[in-house]
Amino acid sequence: MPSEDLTVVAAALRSWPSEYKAAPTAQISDACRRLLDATAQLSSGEAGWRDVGTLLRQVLIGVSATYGYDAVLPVPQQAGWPTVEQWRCINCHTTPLADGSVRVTPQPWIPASCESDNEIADQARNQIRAAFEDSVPEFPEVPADPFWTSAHGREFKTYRGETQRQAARAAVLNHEETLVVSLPTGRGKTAVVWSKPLMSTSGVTVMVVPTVVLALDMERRTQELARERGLNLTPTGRFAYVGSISSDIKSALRVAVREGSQRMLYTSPEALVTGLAPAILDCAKAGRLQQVVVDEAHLVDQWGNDFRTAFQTMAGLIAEVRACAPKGARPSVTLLSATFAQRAVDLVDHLFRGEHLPNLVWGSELRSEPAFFLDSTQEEDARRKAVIQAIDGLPKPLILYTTTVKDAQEWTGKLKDAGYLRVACITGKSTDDERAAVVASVRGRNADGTGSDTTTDIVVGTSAFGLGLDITNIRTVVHACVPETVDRYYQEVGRAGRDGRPTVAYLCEGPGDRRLAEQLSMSTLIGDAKGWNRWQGLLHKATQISSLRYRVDRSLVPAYLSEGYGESARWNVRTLLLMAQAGAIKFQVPQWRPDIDGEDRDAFFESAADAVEFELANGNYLRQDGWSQAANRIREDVRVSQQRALQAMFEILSRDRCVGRILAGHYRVRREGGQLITTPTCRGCPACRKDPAHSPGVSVGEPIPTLPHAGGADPLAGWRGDSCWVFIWYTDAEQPEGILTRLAQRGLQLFAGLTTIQGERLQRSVPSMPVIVDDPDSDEPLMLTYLGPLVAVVSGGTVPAEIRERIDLGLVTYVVGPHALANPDKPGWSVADTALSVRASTLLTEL
DNA sequence: CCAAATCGTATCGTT
Repeated sequence: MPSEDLTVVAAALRSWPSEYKAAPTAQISDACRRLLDATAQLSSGEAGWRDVGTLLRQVLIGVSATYGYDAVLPVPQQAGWPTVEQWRCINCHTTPLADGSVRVTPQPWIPASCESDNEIADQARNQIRAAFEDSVPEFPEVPADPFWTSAHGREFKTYRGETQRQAARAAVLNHEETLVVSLPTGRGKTAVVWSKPLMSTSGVTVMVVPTVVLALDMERRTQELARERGLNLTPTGRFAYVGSISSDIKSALRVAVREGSQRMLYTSPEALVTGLAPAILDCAKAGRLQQVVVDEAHLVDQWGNDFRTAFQTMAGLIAEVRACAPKGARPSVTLLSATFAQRAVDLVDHLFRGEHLPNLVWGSELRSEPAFFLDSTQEEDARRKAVIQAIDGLPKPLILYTTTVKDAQEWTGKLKDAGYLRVACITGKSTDDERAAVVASVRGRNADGTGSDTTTDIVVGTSAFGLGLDITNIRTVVHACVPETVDRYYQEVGRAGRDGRPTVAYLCEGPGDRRLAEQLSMSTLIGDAKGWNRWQGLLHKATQISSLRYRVDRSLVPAYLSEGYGESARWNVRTLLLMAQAGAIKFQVPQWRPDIDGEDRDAFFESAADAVEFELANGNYLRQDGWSQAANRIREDVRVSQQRALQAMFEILSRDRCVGRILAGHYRVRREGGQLITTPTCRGCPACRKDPAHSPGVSVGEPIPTLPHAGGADPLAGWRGDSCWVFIWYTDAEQPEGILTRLAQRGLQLFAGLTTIQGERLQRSVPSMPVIVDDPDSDEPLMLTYLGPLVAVVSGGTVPAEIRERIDLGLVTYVVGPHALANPDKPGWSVADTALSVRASTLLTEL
C-alpha cells in the first residue's frame, strides 16, 4: 500500500492555519500523523518550529527511504514555521517559491565523528536512513503446538519464533520445579505463562511484577481476556493486588486466593511477602497453587541486593509454599527475563531452586534493530550542541536519557529553549498520573480511534522511564550520560524498536559522566567487622522460635551501632541477605504462634511488618572465621559482577570493539552443563563501520534454545522394565486414537508423527492436558533432542530412521503403529514379533 | 553527592 504522506501533508499545509483533518482511511505513516498533530498546535504555540521542522524532514526522508524517490514539499514562511536559517540548522535546504513559501529538501545527517572517512560516513548515512523507513518487518513464525491453539484460541496458529515455542513448551512441561526463561521482549512471554491456567479449570497462578503500573496493566489485559473468552477467572472482578487498592478488594482477593477461585493474580514482591503471604500459604497447603511466576527476574539481582530486598526475601516464601503443598500439587515456579547476565542466573538458580537445578530455556537473543553511535565531548556546552543536533537529525518518537533527575529537568528546559515544545519529562519523582499521561501523549490515538492526538515526540527521562513501557514505535534513544551498567544501557536502548523496525542508539559522553557512573556502580555492601557485629547483635536480640529458627525485628538497633533508625534497618536486612546468599540462612515467613507471640494477634501483626524470620542452615556461620569467609565470597561476587557491568559499558565507549560482541559477551552465561551463548548481532556500531569485515552482522534466523529435559510423566515406566522403548500396535480393524488419548490422559505430553489435524483432534480429546507435537521441519526436532518420554506415531511401512536413532540413544519412546509394521533390521519380520510389544486394546484395559 | 519502588493482619474448634 503506497503511502499518502505527501498528498496529505501538502493538503494540510495549503489549508494552514485553518484546521485540516486527514481522512480516517488515509494511509499515512506515524511521522505524518505526528506532523499533522504538531501543525495543528503551531498557531496556539503548543508546538515549536523545531517540532514541525524536524517532523516534516522525517516525513520527507521516510518517503524517500521507503519508496526510493526524493521527496520535497512547499512549506509556508509564516509565523511559527522555521525561517530559512532555521531550516538550514535542522539539515534542510530551501528554495524560495513564487507564492512566498519555500520548497524544503531534506539533507541526511550523521554525527560529526563519522564525517572524517567517506566509507564510514556512507555506512552511517545508510544505517540512520533505515530508521526512517516505513516498512513492516516480518517476524519469524513457526507452527503452534495443539495446546497453544487450544489454550489461547484459534488465531494462535503460530509461535512468534523458535524462542517462544521452546519457552511455551517448557512452561507446560514444568511440574513442581523451577524454570528459568530468557525470552526477548516482544515474544509474548505473557501468553507463555497463561497456558497453564487457560488449560485447566482450577488452580491459582500468582505473577510477581516489579511495579504497580505493570500489575494494573496485566489486570486490564486479563479482564479483556476473560471477557472475550467468556472465562470465569475470578469472583472479585480484579486481578491486581497492590497497595493502592481498597482494603475491601484486598480482603476479597485474599479470600479468593485461599479458596482457589482467583485463577490469576498480579502483585509486587513486597505485597507477596507481607499481606498476601498467609493466603498464598493456605492456598498452597490446599494444593490449589498452580504456578508462581516472577517477571523481570533480573531484578532479583539488580534491585534485590539493596534497593528492594523483597525480590530476594520472597525466595523464602516460595520455598515455604513448596514445602507445605501436598506432593503432586506443588506449584511450578517460572522466572522470566530478557536480560539475564551471569550473576542473575546464579542467584535465581540458588535462591529459587526446587528439588533440582532449575531447567533453563535460553532464548537469549540480541536486538537487531539498533545502530549504535558513540560520541564524546570535553565540555557541557559542546555536548548540548551535539545532542541537539542528534535530536534534530534522528527520527521521533525519541527518548533522551540522563542519569540524574536534575539533568533530566535541565534538558527539558534546553530543548524548549531550542524550539522543541512537544517534550515531556519523566523521573522517579513523577507521579503515576503524570507517567500515564506522558505515555498516552506519545502514543496518541489507538487503532480503534480512542484517545486523542499526539502531543509528545520527545521524552526526557531517568531510568524511571521505561520499565514495562508499552510504546512500540520509539525510533531513537539518545543518552546524554554514561549508564552505570551495560545492563541499564541495553535495557534503555531496547525501549526503541519494539515493532521490529530499525532504530538509532546515540550516546554522547560529557565531562564527569564516568566518575558518576563509577560512584553509582559501587553498591553499599556491608563491611567485614561491621557485618559480623551486626549479625551477632541480631542473633542476640532475636527470638528463638525453634532450634534453628529465629525471628528478628529488622529495625532493632544494637546499641553500639550508630546509624539512624531507617538506615539501620536496611543494614540489618543487607546483612541477612548476604548470609542468605552465602547459604548460611534461609528466609522464612513470620507466622503467628500463640505459644511464643501470646494470644494477642493484633500485637503480632503490628510487629510482623518489621519482622524477618530465618532458619540457620549452616552452623559454621555462627563462628566469625566461617562467617567472614562466606561473607567475603559473596561480597567479591557482587563486586565482580558490578565491575564487569561497568567495564563492559566503558568498553562500549572505547569504540574499539563491536557493541554487539561486547553485549553478547556480557549476556553469556556459564552454568552446570556448559556455556549458554548469546549470539552477537550488530546492525552498525563504530568498530564495525571502521572494519566491516569484523562485523558479526545481523544474524539470519534466530538462535535455537534447547528445551530442557523436564522429566515428564512416564506411566509405563514399570511396565517396560529395562527396555527404553515399547511398540504399541493395533490391527487393521482398529484405530490408534484411543490409545493416544489414554497415553495423553496418563500424562504423556510429547507426540511425534501427528499431522496438525491429528494433533488438534488429540488435544480436543484431552482438553486439560497440554499436547505438544513434534515439528519435523524444525532444526532441532524433539525426536532427537527431548530426553524425556515421547510417543512416536508411525502409520505404516517400516520404523523411520529418526525413531531408531532415538532408541539407539536410549531415550524413552512409545512407538504406536499398525501390527504389520516391518522391522528394518530383520527382513521379513515385523516389529511386533521382535520387540517388546503390546496390543493397544490390551494396554487400554491395563492403563 | 547520586537512580530505581513497594509495603497489614485477623474471627470459632470435635466425634
